[in-house]
Amino acid sequence: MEDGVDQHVARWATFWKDEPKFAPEVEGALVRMKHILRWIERDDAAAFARIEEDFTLQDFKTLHVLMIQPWPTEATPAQLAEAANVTRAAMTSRLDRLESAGLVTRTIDAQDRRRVLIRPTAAGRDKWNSYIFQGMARDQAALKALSYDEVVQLNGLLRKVLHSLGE
Amino acid sequence: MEDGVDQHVARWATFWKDEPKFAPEVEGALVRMKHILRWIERDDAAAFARIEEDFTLQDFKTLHVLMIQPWPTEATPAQLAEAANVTRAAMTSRLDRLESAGLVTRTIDAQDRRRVLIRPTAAGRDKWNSYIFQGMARDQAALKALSYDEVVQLNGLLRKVLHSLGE
DNA sequence: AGAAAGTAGTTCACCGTCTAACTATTAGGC
DNA sequence: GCCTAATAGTTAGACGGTGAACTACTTTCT
Repeated sequence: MEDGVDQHVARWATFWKDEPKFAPEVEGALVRMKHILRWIERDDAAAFARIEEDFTLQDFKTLHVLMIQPWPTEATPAQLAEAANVTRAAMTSRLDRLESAGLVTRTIDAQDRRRVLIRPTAAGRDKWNSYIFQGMARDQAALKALSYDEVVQLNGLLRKVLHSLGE
Repeated sequence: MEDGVDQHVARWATFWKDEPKFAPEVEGALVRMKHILRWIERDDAAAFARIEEDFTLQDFKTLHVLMIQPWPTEATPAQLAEAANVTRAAMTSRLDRLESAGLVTRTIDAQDRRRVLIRPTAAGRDKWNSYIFQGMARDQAALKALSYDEVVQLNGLLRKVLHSLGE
């Protein structure tokens, strides 16, 4: 079974047949990961585009990184920014949106009055619950080509990689 | 070997122990792919941040999607936009930059005068060549935890997934 | 205890991307 | 052969993100 990635990697291979710095399998794996995640991202975007409400995919992602925090479900803007891979400045405006929509609260930490603790409201939890399973269904659809054992195997390899990167 | 992803997935698992829609291994695999690609992205950004010249990571990526086109190395803005995962509008301004830097040329297609063909100049090819191997070295560093056989195995699984998504 | 350095969050100006027109060209239907 | 519909690229205005100040608070050093 060959795909478009194999084809362009094969082109490079003929071009650099004597180049030791070129590792076709590595390039292939990374390009494929990008394509898979892009596919899911587009699927998610399309799903949210169909929603009438004033609740965007970005809002969901912001809420999501909060909801996956360890119990008790709370976090500082800086932690959420790191988890969502945006700057703290960007997180400030994202949280403004969620707070004014009544989905999260901002509370000054009594122990350290510089810090702000973000917590989901009941409405925020409900909102997240009403979308999370759709998202998981899309994720599973993306990997439907693999058997359970294969997904476990894939996870084993990825875990190894991530571990070496120091998380 | 366990990582942070395992931990948050384990939290969910206790929360949804009776929820058939929740597939921990699928979530884990996708989250790990995101983390790996994010790590590389940051590494790349850090490498380009050290460069004095007026040549950005974004410029390199744009040039890259052109250079990996099949021979003859040429493409329309729309094809490049798709490959770079941005809109055609964004590609227009990216190409403006590259064109005025003398790295690519714009030529109207004689067969279909609506189309514009983008081609790298000699300077563009050189520029790409002077960065591509550094990028490949970073890619290999990212997967250094895996043996060659393991990377091949990883590729096999990803290829299967991508194939089912219809590329 | 007081000064200096460090940290958390926010604000601001700039830049890149997006959506939605708009222009130019080509393809299709009668 | 026209007139409509479709397509390629660009342009214009709005939006979200970034990096760099800035404010408030805390820790460290002497």
